[in-house]
Amino acid sequence: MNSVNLKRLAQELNLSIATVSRALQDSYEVSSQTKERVRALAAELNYEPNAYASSLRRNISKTIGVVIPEVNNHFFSLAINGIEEVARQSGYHVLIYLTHEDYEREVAITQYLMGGRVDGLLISVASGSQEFSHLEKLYASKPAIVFFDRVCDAIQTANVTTNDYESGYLATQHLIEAGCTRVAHLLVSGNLSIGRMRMQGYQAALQDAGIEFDETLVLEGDADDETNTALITDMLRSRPDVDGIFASVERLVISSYQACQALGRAIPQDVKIIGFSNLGVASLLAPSLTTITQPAYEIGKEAANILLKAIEKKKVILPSQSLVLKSELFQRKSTEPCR
Amino acid sequence: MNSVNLKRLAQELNLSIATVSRALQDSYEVSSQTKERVRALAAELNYEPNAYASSLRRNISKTIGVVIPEVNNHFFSLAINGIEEVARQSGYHVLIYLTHEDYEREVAITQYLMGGRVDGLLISVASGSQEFSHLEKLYASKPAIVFFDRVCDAIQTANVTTNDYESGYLATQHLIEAGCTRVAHLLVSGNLSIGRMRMQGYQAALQDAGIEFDETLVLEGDADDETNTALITDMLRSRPDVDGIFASVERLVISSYQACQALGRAIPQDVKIIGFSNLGVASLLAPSLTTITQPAYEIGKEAANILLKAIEKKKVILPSQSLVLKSELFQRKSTEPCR
DNA sequence: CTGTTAGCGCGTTCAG
DNA sequence: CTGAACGCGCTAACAG
Repeated sequence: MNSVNLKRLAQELNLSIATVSRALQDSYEVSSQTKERVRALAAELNYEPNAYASSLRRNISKTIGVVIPEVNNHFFSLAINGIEEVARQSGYHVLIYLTHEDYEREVAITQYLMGGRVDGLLISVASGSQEFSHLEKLYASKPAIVFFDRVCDAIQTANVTTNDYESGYLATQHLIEAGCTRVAHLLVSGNLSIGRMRMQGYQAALQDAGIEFDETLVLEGDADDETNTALITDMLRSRPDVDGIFASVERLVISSYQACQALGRAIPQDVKIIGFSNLGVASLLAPSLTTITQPAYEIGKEAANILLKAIEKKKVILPSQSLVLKSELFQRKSTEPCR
Repeated sequence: MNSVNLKRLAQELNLSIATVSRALQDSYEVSSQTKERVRALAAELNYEPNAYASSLRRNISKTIGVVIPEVNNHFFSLAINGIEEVARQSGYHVLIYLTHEDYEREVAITQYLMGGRVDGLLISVASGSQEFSHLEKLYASKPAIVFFDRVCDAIQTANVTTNDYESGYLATQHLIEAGCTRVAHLLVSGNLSIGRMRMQGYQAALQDAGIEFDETLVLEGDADDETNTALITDMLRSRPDVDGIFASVERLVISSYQACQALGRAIPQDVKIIGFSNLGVASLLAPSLTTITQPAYEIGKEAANILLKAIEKKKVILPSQSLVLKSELFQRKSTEPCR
């Protein structure tokens, strides 16, 4: 352990521990002269307060936790970027936990988190979670919580989301306007808030265009990439009339591409694809792809802002503080557009 | 704060705090009967030990820190994935810090970290860091440190890297064999270990092929994407003879694509591109791109393994524990290959 | 097998 | 303005 602590400083300066502590906190009841002496020695010895002792005493950890399904996904990594930025500016530390879309892991993680390790939490729930008692228990244990992207309606707190219904509608409409009449929809999980909203947008757009909703064109791709690709391939094979695909997440966009290529269906001539993707890259390299891009970085920032404000002011977070940001259709300009 | 602590449990059970503590740690010197009583109540009241009190007392935080330039990059996000996996299995928590390639931030972060907040650190140094006294100071303050990918030779510890020299050689050779005679090289930063190694591989391959090294074909792209793209565009414009590009990082691959497109140079007919990329996606969507893929997930796992082993055994990490993993050339099979 | 005691390092009384 | 004393919640040494 780093043996340079308040005691050590106090001894070397012939001061009491209390005075040194106060001096370092710039308390008004310490002479500026001793403050200077203390600071000088602290800097010289590279004193850094023991975070755990401080946390224990003040019952504040200056730490927030981020619970997300995965980090290897541009949406979440951009969000983390925003979160870390805000946290750093306010002197907060960021603990990260990955659920891998697994309910069991989410439960285990929330259990840890009840030990007062964090002052607040930013959560995007796993697709495998259909039951939320673990989150309710966690919430009862007191930390401030803000959900982002994938929310949990069962808990009364703020959510930061995007206009998923609208995006689903626009994406589908985009394909229909491009001439598609048989549009498949690939979603991660039907029990995810975002999945339901996007799906509803999809259905509404079909209805408004006078196209009948066909349940067999909806696929849940919550497995690994290979399995998903196989599922999509099967579907495309049995339904040669499919001429458009609306993929709800980035991974399913890729799988769709692979499935089409495996079957020799040209993109975008035979099948047009549109999908959620925060991967500027994919859209740049794939001229035939139109993407819906979420403001992931901003989502992270806003969610962290709400959380930290509440923590600092010791206020309860209200559902009314929720925010809905806007996603954008992004289409590469330079070469052959999708439609 | 969560008021269910050992004291509370002890009171309700008419036991001493120490006994309760021991029971929960499954100490052999507690009757299985009382263990059961304790566990039952703990479960009922949802007791979770206060992590900070425990850390303070035992001087062990069960927390590691990860210091990386950015997370919005498939290499680092995959690495985090591996790190989190290993950490979770061993009951460790993961704090994350982003330097954004900025020296000042790296210094500030290392300063925090001296407060005993973490038992160990995994670091990939920022490209802006040319001076390492902050890391040396940190190292002196005691936590176990393992560097990965971007190492700091000034510190005697284990590094987990990939065969960068060889990769640089192979990548360059790949372009030469495909008929390129004027191969440009784009690197992030000359003061980064990986940058130097890859560059050396590049130079060796040129030499072995009897091609003279041309300094003006080497570009440092350590700025933002727009600036980098502009730099590359300028270079390509002034050097119309360039027929191959070896990009040292993913972002520079994208910038190269954009630069070529802006100038109307066909890929791969006019210019062939090869680059480091851990973005399965890009390679899948861009048939004309060959990538060098690093085993990012494994790097994260291995680095975390070395670190946690050392922490658990309270052993010093030796440079001899360093690991060099292998990157792979990845080329899309289905359609027109690069060469 | 269980209880008593003594700190970990820090921040906050309460005295002077 | 400064010091002495206490306790955050937990673990560990020492008794019994």
